[in-house]
Amino acid sequence: MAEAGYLDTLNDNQRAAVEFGVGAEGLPPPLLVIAGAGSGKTMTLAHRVAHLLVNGADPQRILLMTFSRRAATELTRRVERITAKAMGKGVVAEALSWAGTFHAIGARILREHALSIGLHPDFSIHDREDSADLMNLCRNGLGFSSTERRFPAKGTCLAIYSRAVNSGDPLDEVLRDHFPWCAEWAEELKQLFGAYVTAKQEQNVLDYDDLLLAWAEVMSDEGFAAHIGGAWDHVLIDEYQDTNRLQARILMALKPDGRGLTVVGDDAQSIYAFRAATVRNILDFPDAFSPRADVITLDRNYRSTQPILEAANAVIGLARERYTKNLWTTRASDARPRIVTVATEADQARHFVDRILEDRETGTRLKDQAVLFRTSSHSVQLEAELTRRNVPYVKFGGLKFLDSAHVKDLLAVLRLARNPRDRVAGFRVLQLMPGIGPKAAGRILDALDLAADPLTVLREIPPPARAAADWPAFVEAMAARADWPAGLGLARAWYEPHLDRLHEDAETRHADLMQLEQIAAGFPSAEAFLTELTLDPPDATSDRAGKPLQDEDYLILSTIHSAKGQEWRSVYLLNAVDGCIPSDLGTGSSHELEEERRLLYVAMTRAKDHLTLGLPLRFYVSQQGRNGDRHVYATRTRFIPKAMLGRFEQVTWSPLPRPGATGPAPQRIDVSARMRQMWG
DNA sequence: CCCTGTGATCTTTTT
DNA sequence: GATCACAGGG
Repeated sequence: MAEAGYLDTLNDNQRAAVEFGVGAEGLPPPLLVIAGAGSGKTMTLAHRVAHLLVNGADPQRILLMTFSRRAATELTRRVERITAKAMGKGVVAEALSWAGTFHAIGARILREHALSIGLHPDFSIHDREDSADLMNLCRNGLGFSSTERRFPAKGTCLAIYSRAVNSGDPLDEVLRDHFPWCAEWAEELKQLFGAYVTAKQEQNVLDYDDLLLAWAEVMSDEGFAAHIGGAWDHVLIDEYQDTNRLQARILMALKPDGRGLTVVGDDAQSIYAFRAATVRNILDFPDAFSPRADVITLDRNYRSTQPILEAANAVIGLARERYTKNLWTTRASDARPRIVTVATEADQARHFVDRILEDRETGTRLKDQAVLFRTSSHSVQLEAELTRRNVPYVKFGGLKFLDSAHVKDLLAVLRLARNPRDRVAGFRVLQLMPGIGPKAAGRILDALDLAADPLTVLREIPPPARAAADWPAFVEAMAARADWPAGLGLARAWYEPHLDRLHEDAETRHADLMQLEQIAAGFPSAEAFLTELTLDPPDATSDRAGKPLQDEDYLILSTIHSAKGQEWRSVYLLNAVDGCIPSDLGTGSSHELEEERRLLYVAMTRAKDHLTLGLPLRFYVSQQGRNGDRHVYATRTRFIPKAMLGRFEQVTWSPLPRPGATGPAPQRIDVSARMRQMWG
């Protein structure tokens, strides 16, 4: 199809990646695309998919795996547009139905084949907190919560387990390399993990790791591998640098000869090693096949100006190992990225907000600006300043809607109704009722375990005397499981009195639950709702809960991790100091340190026109245990050494001195307006 | 057996 | 600042 005008906007390398092996006899050979930041990666991937479709590929036989639901949606949207342009009609977006994260696709496949692989098709999926709670039940059951020396906390146990599963490394190695302070507990941990796995199976529950692990296990059977892998002609993976060994194992089993396989990634942006992601996946990809897979590199950056790119290149240039070349651009500019030195975090917040509002006045919408940070909590001062000055914002990363206790409570009611063997949900729900503690809850759940008909058990079992009043409403809520979405309303009706009793700020929490019900209404079943919510949780929190934000202008706040794949005209980075980036928790090994460096690189390469790094000198630290809260003096991040400063414009900012004034400077006021109002 | 108060400990990033 | 283990009153 030489006349394919829809490919005209691509540069030579992009075009090569799009056309590679398409239209030739049989499926295309395996391809690795190394796509630097801002090199048009998504566009290239979308064009490749569209090109496949234009050349006759069946959209139902294409598997797209991306790092988030959002990325998948964006990709299919673009494919739709390109195919519409090329063929006069678009593929219907639903036709590209196999698009999502590894975990979501895994869940779908496991449910589909559940009966033939020894799973119950109704299995519930535990998120990280649920998994940690179950781990804790096992931990208590084995008596590890009252050991002489303190046993690792539930979250740590889960992290160790997860790491071992995802990396495929033996426990001893995982402990030695990543959790050396837990090494003394190797035997107990092995025992604990055994119990944890048994508990999950008894309770008909899968955790995140199981979605990959069970999938990989299924794929190790030749018959299933051929059957499942044969369902797709083309498999395309985005952000391949952030996949782990387990995911690579699945991929290789899906397409053993690599035909039809395309992976895209950038080792310089690998920032998920803590999730056992390994750059080895991307580096070893070509040699996994014979003949060797082809590699195409996209190194032209279309996003950032020359000075921003030069600074980012300088940062990544000091990395221990690198495989990709420097990016280049033709976007000239005089504006170097700025490093702003301020006295305190509060000054940093004030200065950033000043600048952001000034830019908005000159036409840069808030939505085109973003403030990034290493750790969710770094933004508290900024959020306070934004709220004080009435600037709307949406925050990505960190705590989520679903992590709040009241949302988890309500969802647990739903989960327990569907799966009475789910003890984590059970303990959570039952103990909401006054008069029911761990013992009574355990007794009730034991009875449910043995029962053929859980509802009869609930109706007939004598509840503890103090809980008798709440009991009938609870049974009704559990009985409504078949009604969807009305059952959720009943569950909420039962829960709300407890919410009022347990929480001071019940008002805002009620609003959250209403919002949850709204979201739920869009799903065909409770099962679909719960699965979707754990696998693709809404990832933003905003200062105005529940308001539709579509047409409003708002500022983006985001962790660097959640900013992956995004871009803004103007980017601000909070706390470019040692201890924040690199995080002082991430300086243990040189591996971790290198990952922190890449994080800074990712943050910097999000910026199109303007980049500002904040450098507060005086730092208020809480949480420092024995010394109490105190000020410490920070130094510039080690990733920007003195010799690199020439690439930045250095400024110092302090609030206007106000002789005699105490406290923060007053806000601007409009005297004329006030005078008019006197009469109006 | 349930609930509440107290002292000790740990604190990232996400599917 | 939150979570967890444990002690003691109801």
